[in-house]
Amino acid sequence: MAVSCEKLHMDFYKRDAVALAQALLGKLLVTKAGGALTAGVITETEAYMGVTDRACHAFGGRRTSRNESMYLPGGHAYVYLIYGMYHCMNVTAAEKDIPEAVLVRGVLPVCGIETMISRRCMGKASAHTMRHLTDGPGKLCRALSVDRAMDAMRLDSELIYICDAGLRPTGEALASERINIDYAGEDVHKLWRFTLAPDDPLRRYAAAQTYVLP
DNA sequence: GACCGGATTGGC
DNA sequence: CCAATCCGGTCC
Repeated sequence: MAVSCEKLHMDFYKRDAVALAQALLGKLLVTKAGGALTAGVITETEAYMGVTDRACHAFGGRRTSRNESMYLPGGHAYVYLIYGMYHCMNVTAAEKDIPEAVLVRGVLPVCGIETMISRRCMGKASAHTMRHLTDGPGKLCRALSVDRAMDAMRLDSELIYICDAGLRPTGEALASERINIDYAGEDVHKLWRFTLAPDDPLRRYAAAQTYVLP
């Protein structure tokens, strides 16, 4: 039985990043880079809460060529290069000029898995690589071919979009501290990292479906 | 113009 | 544990 999906409407993103980060769990992130369709169910996110959040690239109203897309209305991609070799993909939240965003930290691969393997590890697919194919922000961008070319794109575009597959987490999202933001002072302790519970039945179910994508 | 460091990853 | 690798941001 195939699951039919529809792109999230731009209104879906008109909420603060903490609320959006939780709402995105279980949604499908889809790209069609180079003609190859790849998709994953979002399982881990982090919220970055704009000008007052020391961990946020827009803290204090910083606005530069790199983070300009954070100021777009909710429902756009904010993609940046990190450590000179990886990309991180964010979903903008809230309204235009409110620079809040949600970092996608992990997805469960569900479509185009062979493509992801070839992009991630030159074709070699050990049990280890399968297990860690898309379980980090840099890894999932590599697997889905998300890079600066997709920065500022609407998330109902042809090349990149997020859709609702009717998958609903059974329990509440697990909340914890955000990772690798030691420079953020007190804000390190904000519980703005959200994870789909490891034992949530949604994981098994989602992996077993076939998806009809828009 | 120089210098610094990162919302990461994988290999040693 | 640490190197890779390269902009962008900051401060001369």
